This record gives sequence, C-alpha cells and structure tokens, in this order.
Amino acid sequence: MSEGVEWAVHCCLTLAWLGDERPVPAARLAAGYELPTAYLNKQLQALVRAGVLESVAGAKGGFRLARPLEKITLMDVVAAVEGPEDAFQCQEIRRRGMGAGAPEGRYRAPCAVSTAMRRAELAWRRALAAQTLAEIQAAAERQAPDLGRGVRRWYGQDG
Amino acid sequence: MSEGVEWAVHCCLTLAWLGDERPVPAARLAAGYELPTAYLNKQLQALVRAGVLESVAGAKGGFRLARPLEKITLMDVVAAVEGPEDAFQCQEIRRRGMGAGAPEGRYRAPCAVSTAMRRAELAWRRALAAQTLAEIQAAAERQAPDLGRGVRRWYGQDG
DNA sequence: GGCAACCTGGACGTGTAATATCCAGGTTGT
DNA sequence: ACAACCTGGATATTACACGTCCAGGTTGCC
Repeated sequence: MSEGVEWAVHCCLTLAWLGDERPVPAARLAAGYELPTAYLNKQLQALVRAGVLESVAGAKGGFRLARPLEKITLMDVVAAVEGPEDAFQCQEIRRRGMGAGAPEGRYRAPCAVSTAMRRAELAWRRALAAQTLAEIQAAAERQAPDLGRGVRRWYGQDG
Repeated sequence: MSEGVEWAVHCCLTLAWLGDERPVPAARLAAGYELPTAYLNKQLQALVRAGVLESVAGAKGGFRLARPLEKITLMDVVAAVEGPEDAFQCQEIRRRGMGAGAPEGRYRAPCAVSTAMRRAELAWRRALAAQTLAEIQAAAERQAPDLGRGVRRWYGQDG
C-alpha cells in the first residue's frame, strides 16, 4: 500500500481543522508534514478527481474539502489514491499447463481462488467504507483535544 | 499483492488432488501451471517454513501438504507468501513538520489514522482466516466435478 | 497590463521490491 | 557412484512507487 494514503488522510484532517474559508496551497500542506511538495500535489490532484477535494486555481488558490468529513469515508480516500483495482489480480493460471486445451465453457465461472480472495477484499473495503474521516478526527482529538488549535496556530493565526 | 499467492493456493489444491502418497517435485508443480520452476520453488519453501507444506529431500523427493486442506486457511497461505507485515505502514508523519516539538507523551497513543487502517486490515485477515482451502476446492469442483480426475490424469496415472 | 502565486498534466529520473535465474551444497533413492 | 531433489544465497531483470521538473493555464494584486 502506497504511503500516499497516510498523506491524504492527514491532509484532509488538516483542511478540516483549518476550515474552508480559504483554500490551502499544496506547498503549505506539504510543509505541515515535511512532505515533498510536487509529489503530494499529485495525490491531492487524485483526491480532486475523486471528488474528495476541490481545487482553486490562481493566486490565493489551493485545496479545500469538497464536503464535510462526515461524508468522506476512508474508502473514498484509499480508492482515490490507490486506484480502483483489486490488490489481488487473478492471473488465470488455472488455464495454463495442465489446464490448457480444456473443454469449452470450463472457465466461464470465475476461478474459485479468485472468488475467495475477492471476498476478503470486499470485507476490507466494507471496513474502510464504514469509517468516516470525521470519526478518525474525533478519535485523534480524544487523544489530544488541542490538536485543532495547534494546527491553526502553526498555519498562522486562525486561517 | 504478489502473484505468488495464486501460485501457492493452486499448488496446494493440486497436491490435495494428487494425494500425499508420494511428494511432488517443484519442477512438476511448476509444469502443471507453466510457472518458472526456480521461483515457484521459493514460494514453496516459504510454505514449508510456515508449516503449510512438508518437503522431502533426495531423489523421489518433493513437496506434500503438511495437513489436510480443511486445516489450511487462506490466511495461512497469504501470510506464508506475503510475510507478516501489514499492507499499511504508518510513517508517523503526524510527528513531522507542525507536529515536531510536541509535548512529551502526545504520541503515546497510536495514530488515529493508523488505527482506522488497521481495523480494515483486520477485517481482511479475518475474512481470509474464515476460508479454508477445502472450501475453495469444493467450490472449484462444484464448477467442474472432474477437476481432480483431470489433475491426476495429467500428472500421470493416479499419482 | 504585468507579475507572482497557484493548480494541471505530462515527461523524466531514481530507488527499491517483486520477479526470475543460477549455482554450490546437502540429502536420498537406485 | 550417480542422478534426482531440496536449501539457501548471490545475482540479474523488470515493474512500479517515489520524486523532480517543466511548460501551460488561471487568478489575485499592484
């Protein structure tokens, strides 16, 4: 799993703490976690394409949340950053070697191995979709109630 | 996810269909799916280290199942091939940039983002552990009841 | 208008892990 | 003794994640 997921979630939380009055430039978000600006920018663009963030072009531009944290699930962020493909990719090796030259239609049904793996990934996706960023933010603030204040202070008074 | 998982599961099923009277050499298993022998051998060795397979050295040696398919879960195979590490690795970026110089003990509790991701991976592992290779074999035979016979025929009469 | 601050998209380098091969050594059946 | 087989390490090769750079377009501000 690429580490872009961690970057993306933390950036979403930061944007939520800062409020959406004005957009935050990628360079500023990157500085907040000491991340490479250009590369973080790519992840943010992926989040925009996925409809999680909105971008504002031009001076004083940047990124903001496209909707409140309550309506963003971990699944949304993971899908945006990692892409829609399953982690397990069936190579259909059942058709090779001893499986070659099998009668027509033997392979109409999906491979049982693939089905089993897909079932597990579905459970993973369900667990991701069941958690909103708002819940994660709440958990973080339960550990450190002044996190939001700290973020706002670091980003310069209030905004 | 490495494709070694698919190789490993299919090989386990093949070993089950062939019975464990005599071990099957890696080269033979590889030929059954047109896989690179030396590389498949590495995956099989990982399965041996994990206690899923047993190996027999010397001439007429090879690999056999260490226990019946009913007692091998998908989780066993995935863990053997992929290793024990979580797919999501928390880089603790919360401590960098604006998080640097935080008061002592702020980071005693694990990152809320990491916790959420771990929860989803736990669901994945549970789903993997809930499925035995015997069930997968049964599903495969439901699609093609003569699979076992076909495998035995391809591997030479009976054995 | 002109300039600087931004995002967008693509091309390009880099580094690491998955993939794959090879070999030297040990074990076992014939 | 020899051939078949596993074991483990060293070594390519390849794919992809990671990261940089640049040319282009948009916007705010003087």
